[in-house]
Amino acid sequence: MTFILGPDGAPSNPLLDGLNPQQREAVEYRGPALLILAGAGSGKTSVLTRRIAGLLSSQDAWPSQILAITFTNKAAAEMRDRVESLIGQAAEGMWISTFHSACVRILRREAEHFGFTKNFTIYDSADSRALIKRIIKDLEADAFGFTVSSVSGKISRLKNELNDVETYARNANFNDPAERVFAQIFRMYTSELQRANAFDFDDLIGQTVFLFRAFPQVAAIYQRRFRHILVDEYQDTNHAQYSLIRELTKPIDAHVAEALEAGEGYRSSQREPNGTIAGASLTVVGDSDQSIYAFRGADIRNIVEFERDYPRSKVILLEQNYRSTQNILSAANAVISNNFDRKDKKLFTTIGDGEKIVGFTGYSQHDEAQFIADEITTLHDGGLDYKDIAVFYRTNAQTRALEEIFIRSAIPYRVLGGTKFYERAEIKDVMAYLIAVANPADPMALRRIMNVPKRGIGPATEAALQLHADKHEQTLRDSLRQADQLGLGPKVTGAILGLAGLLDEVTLRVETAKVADILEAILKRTGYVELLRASRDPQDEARAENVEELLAQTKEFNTRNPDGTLLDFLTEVTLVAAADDLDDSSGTVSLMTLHTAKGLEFDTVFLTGVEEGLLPHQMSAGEPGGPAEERRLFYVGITRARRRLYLSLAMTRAQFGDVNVAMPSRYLQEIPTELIDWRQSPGSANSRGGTQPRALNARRDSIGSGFNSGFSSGTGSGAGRAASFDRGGGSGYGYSSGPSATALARAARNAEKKTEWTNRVTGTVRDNGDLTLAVGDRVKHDDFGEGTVKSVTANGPKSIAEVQFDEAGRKRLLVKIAPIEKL
DNA sequence: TCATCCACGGTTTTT
DNA sequence: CCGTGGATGA
Repeated sequence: MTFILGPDGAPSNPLLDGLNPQQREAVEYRGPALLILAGAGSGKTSVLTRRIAGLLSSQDAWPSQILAITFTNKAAAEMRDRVESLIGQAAEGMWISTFHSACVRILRREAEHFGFTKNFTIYDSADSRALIKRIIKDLEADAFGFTVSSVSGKISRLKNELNDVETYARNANFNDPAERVFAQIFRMYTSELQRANAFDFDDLIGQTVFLFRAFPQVAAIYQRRFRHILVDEYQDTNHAQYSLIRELTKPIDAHVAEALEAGEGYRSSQREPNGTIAGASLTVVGDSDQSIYAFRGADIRNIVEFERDYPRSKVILLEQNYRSTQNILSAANAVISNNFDRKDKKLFTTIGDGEKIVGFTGYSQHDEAQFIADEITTLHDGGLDYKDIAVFYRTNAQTRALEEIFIRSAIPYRVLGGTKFYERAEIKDVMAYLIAVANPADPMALRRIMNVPKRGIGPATEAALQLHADKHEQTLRDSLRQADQLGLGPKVTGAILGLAGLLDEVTLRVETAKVADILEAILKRTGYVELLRASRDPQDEARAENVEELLAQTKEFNTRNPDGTLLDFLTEVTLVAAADDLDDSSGTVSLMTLHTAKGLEFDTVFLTGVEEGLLPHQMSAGEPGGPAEERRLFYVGITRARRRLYLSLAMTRAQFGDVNVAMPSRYLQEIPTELIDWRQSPGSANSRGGTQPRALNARRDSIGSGFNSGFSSGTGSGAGRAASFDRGGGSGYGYSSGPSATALARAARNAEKKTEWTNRVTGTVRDNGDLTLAVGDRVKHDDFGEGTVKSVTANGPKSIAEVQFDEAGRKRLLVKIAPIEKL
């Protein structure tokens, strides 16, 4: 480590350079437990990275004593690179990974302690749903109202709370037949997983905790090894993850420590005078305002109660934001301050106001997408790189309209997450071969490939094989080899034995061969690609290409990991996170959900679909804490933007094939009016024409009066309305440190505002009654001028006309509410 | 055993 | 609008 003189003449340490006092303290503090409350954009990643580098360079820790948990694999890889470049050398043995990856690593080593083997399969959601489906069918549990999604959701929730079948059965009310059936499903699901030598996503965490609790001497290996544990995004840990960290940071009992150190004479003892080994030092970083994973069991209490759980802990607040302009921050602050049960914190920046937030309301999601595309083109022409632009949305379904328009506008883009390559049927087929080869006990993979490509092995034959397996208490794979004992036809028997031979042959090479070689052998023996190529279904050509793309990926994996095994490959594929796809050098606009956006940042952000029902999402309305979590999601989206933020919505949104009228999100009016420059406000987009009060006809070019004034002016005499819009002068976004009474008053006021907002906007929607248009009709549109109807789809309220306007181009309009007149 | 057809239903967010 | 899944007929 080299020390140079800083500007103040004091010795300057590159690890601390450019840090504010709080950040410095977070890097340098040494103690048993540290909680860093880091607001959005406050440099927490940098702090965490430097803290690790500091632990290494000060020799407080060896690399192998560090376990850092990040939210994505990509974040893990970046953190590793940055630590290594900070200390100027490779840090071998350091574990930086996600919760799931770390647990897989532990489980692969220790699986044999409790009835699994190291080549276990990881069931993704689709696999576990398929298994649940079978079980529901077998038990005829649908008669009790159980569906795949209700069961998988319930099992997942139970596992996240660390309830195993036995615990559940003990507490269940067996007078309730539904509960009895559920216990049966849960039990069967658990035993099927065990029999298949498989874990589901939740098991990876839960079973690791179980392993540690059941085998203290195994836990002790990791408790002793990891002296410094660091967890990022702590606000999104669930109970199982919390417990895992709890287990890992426990001190080691004297007798366990003694057993552990016995026969290790060469190594100096780590034991305290009383014979125990002290618990590891724990650092967690989080921001309760960014907790957005309650639906998968994330528990905000983990961060709120940290000081209680770890008594001798230190808390550091990082409040200065280094990412965004003041306008963006003010909007974010104003929005989040409406969540009244939060710890107040003051985010500030010295960057300056920056540009105003741009608002836009499209007539449809296509109109919205077109605006975004046009804006991106303008920004790109102005010198902004595509890779610095991101488009966020609440649901994956929203990508369709965006993609359509982006393709037409020749904007290079990339969708993170979304429809995954690995979810395609042909890829799952080929992957099932790899899984079957890696884990011969797994019947799910085997069932999938039994008749792919077609071998004449149908459901009847499969059932006979399964029956044989159950009767002899062996795996399905074993039964395959004994197909000649089942008295099946010679053709089918031959096909089964052929498959068994193929799998057995390839399985022999699993330990030694490269993934790509294994896959190539399978493809060659099955002729899968050739069969696809020979098919007359035109889509099969694309499927063949996908399979070859997978082969290319295995080769790429082998180059990246020369020692990588088939198991490593399968693990990597199963545990990729949506954000892992982000490629900084790709030169494309990034499209992703708000959830995926967490932890990322972009120069320019488009936050789309800011509508009631979408953000907040319909589904969240009933859930306790739902709307508040949706608000945090909106907050997360806003705070990803460095310099430019666009908020957009559509007045109508097509869903499930029909068109619905959308209303602006309640969160929009929580942002002070003066921060948003409405290019087209909801008021001007939906309210014109003679049927509405004149005051609502705000012109789209009268920017200042666009939005809030647009809806607040035609209102009658709403009591308390003046108070509702009293958020000028900064009071709406400065953080009040007042007691909860004011917070409650604020919340009450908000509730009132929401109602008013809802009523207002519903009332402003134009209604053309039963106006019907025919191809060739001339129409006049308030914004687009005159045009000719080119096509009309459907009748009645859902009727959509495509109109070629003389000057504004071709537009699709919802006839019922578009501001049009028939000429 | 397999291919094709129609009816149905479902959609929040993710490892 | 889509894909899934059950039923039907060859």
